[in-house]
Amino acid sequence: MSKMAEEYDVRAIEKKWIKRWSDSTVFEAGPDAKRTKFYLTVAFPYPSGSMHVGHGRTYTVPDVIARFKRMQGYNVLFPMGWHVTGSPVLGIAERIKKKDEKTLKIYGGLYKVPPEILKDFTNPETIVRHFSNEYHGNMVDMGYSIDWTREFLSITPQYSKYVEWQYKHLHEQGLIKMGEHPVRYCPGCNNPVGDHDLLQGDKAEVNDFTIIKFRMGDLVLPAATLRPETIFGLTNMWVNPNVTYVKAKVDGETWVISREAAEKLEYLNKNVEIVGEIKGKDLVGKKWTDPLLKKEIPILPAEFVNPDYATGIVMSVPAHAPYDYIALKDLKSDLKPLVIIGEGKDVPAEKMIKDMGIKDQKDPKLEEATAQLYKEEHGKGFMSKWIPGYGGLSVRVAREKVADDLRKTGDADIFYEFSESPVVCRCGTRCFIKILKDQWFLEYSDKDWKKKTHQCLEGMEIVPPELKTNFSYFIDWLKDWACTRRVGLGTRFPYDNKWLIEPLSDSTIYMAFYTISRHVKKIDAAKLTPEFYDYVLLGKGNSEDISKKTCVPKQEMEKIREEFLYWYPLDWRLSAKDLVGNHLSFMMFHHTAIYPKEMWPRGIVVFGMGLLEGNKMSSSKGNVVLLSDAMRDNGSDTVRLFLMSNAEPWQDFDWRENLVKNTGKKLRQFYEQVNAAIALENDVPERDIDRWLIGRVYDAAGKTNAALEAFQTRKALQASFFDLMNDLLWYSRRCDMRAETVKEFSEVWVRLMAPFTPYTCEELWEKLGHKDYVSLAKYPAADHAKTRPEDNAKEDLIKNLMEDIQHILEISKIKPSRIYLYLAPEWKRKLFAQIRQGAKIADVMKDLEMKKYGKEVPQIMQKYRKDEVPEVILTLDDEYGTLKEAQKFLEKEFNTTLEIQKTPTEDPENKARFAIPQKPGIYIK
RNA sequence: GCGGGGGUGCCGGAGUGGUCAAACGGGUAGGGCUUAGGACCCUAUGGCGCAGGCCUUCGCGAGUUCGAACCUCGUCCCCCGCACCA
Repeated sequence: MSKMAEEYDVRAIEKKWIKRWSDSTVFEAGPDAKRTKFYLTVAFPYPSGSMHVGHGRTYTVPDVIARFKRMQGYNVLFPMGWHVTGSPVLGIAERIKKKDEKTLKIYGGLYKVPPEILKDFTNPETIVRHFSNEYHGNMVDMGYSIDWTREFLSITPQYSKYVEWQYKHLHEQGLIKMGEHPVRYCPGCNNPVGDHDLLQGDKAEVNDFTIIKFRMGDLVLPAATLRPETIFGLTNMWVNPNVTYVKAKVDGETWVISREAAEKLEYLNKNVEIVGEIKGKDLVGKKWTDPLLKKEIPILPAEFVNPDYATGIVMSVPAHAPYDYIALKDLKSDLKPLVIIGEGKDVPAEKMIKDMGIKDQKDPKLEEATAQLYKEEHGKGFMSKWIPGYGGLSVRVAREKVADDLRKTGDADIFYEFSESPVVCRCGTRCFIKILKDQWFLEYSDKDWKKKTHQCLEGMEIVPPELKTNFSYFIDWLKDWACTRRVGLGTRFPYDNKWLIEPLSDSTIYMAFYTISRHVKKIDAAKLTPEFYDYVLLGKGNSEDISKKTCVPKQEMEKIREEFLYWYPLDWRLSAKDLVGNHLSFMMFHHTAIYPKEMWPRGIVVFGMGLLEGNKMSSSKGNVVLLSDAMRDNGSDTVRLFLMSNAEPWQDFDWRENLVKNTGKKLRQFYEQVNAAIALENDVPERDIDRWLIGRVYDAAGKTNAALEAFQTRKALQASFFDLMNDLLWYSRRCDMRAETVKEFSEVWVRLMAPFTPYTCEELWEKLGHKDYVSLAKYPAADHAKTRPEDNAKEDLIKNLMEDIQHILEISKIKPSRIYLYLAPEWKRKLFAQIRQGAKIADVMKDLEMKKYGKEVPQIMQKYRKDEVPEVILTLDDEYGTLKEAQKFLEKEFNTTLEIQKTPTEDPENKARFAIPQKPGIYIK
């Protein structure tokens, strides 16, 4: 059954090469002074569930690049680790404990975790350990050329010691400080909550209101506003007459606020004690003094005032707030709106209401009017000239200044409130905004640190390049980052043990750890003191002293130091788009703080997202295809090939079942074509078409190299896979295949494809008679000696000619009995060459020979400009020879006979005059 | 609002000044092969045409140019991110 051996048994091939690769050490990389190193990493996964094809793409890109670079002769390090620190798994474990149906469905159903394992998922660490094992298995099956000797979990004690070392340095440099910060907070979980931990209100933003304190005797009435500058246009205050307000002692003052506001203030670190109640309707009519102009401001009733929004006391600025204007009008109040922005005579709110045709307080268009006016005034407005101290300032500036000035005199404060409510945690508890007091921060706001980070970015290559401005923006935008958490898995914060280092903050410079992890893993964590890391990573101190202190042998330490120096800095960091503003920016920040300039990372590649049949992939919605299922149904190489050819890495890719299936068919064809080439035996002499085919494969090699250097996997495959597939197809249609040609073609082709479909290519490489791994074979480069433009010109001549004949046959509906071809005469070839060189009509006409064609020359020159004539102009004999060689083929294709005439002897319809170089005149009988 | 990206044929998506009615892939239709189907191969897929041609197309409008999908300006629309979270 020799035929069976040629069948494309994907599973058997994969199994065979997984074993061979893992039995050898092909992908393990150690320092080698003779070879140039190439070090790339991809964001290590947070394994809280199974891998889907989106993850498959993320990890296949670096593998393709690693394989490409390895074949180019670089010493490539491609490591992998597991980011298991963080809190999401705690929630998952909690929900599994509670037997939450949705969670059980995802883990038991979608991820197919067997019941006997699932029952232990009440322990968060079990979850991450289970899935990091599963990830590892999937990655091996995908054929990733990872150096597994460096694998680690982010809770590995040796790694924790590394994180501690990093934080010690940051602390010494004064880059971490204790402070306060408002966070979205769940009283039920007693912890800050992130977006994905919310049941409701995930779109709510944190607004910072200015509280302005109005006074009456000892009482303070704190009105909350987003537009403090409008205090100058204040006519009255609003309270809800149906609400019972409270009197509360707030940091020594007695405030009149809503009951809800009192509770919120506690979270905002105010000392709050409720001392009495006061009905809204009893507040109405009372007059309060404003702190700036010392004017008496009356309180009016308004039912639209929501006690659960900020303080429950609202400022009324009828000239600039449509709501206030209309409410005042409804009350038939005699208070007059006071314009404080611009110099116009119109009252802006009034005008807006009229223009939009708003009739009463319930009109939904009021919302729009408010937003529009806010936008206009905030964007372009200037304070009216009459306002003392603030007149003429832009609204933007005045807003800040009013708030600052009032805060300085103790007449204003800040109040944080959600822009939408309610905000509800996954545990069902309503969230508040809390100011954390003894929170630790990474001071990304530090000017010098930002400056250094910008320098780091300047020196880096970003793919795609347009994202560089985005990074720059993020570096400026990053404020201090709360880097400690109360719960989760992770490393204890060295300066305050009740805190853990927050998971984004513990994985900023882990790329350096990979370079030494295979040694460090074997050392007892207790010995890994800061001195140890100072020596191996920064070269501080001497190995002998530190060896005595840490009990790590001197030689061992020196070896580790050398390995770090060999690999670092990192050449490329690959990661998904959503990490630009955090992980990737943090990486730059922390490298500049810890490592000297020459160790800063050199490049970043940012990935797009994944779609499934046109819709966004989402594990929680079950809208994913698991990578293991995809591999089982299609084979790993097909999955890889599809993911790499569907889109460039930074673009969104779309997993479509029918396209994946078609990719599988194409790959099978590749396998069969190469097999057929191997089996072919003959001694056909070399022809132009053979030189053409070989030229094509080397041309593709050039394009593929260039594309992969720029991480363009799709473009690379366009050249090395789809185009070459079509070229081979054309070749086989065009002539009898020559064994030597197709073998040479295959030798190059298989190596070109090896980074993309390594299993298939290893198998074919072996069949081609090689004893070494294709994974380590030399990657083909462009070969200009083999890609000769005239070979292309000759083949294009045939292709174009066929199209022309085809076209004529269709239009004329002639059944051909004979086709005549007339070649362009020498003078036209000469003319084309002159046009190509940029000659003008006058130049050409100087030539006596050309002058003979005085009518035609200008016509041709008008029609064909410099860039429109072919690069290569064949001689009359070459063109004739090419057509002669293709004659049999053309006669077969059109099922007729062919007459090729250098000089027209039989031309009844005068078609020869149409002939131009590489485009013969055609007459069909 | 701020920042980034984008609008191309039935669809996805190349193309960034002339060789563009527009690569490649998909879909559809016709044909070949086959007992049949699948696989594979060929052809067609904006309109017209009296032979390789002409006309109209690359969100919309204007401009630069001998010449624009590609450059400039304006305009409309769409997508993504905006944090204490991996």
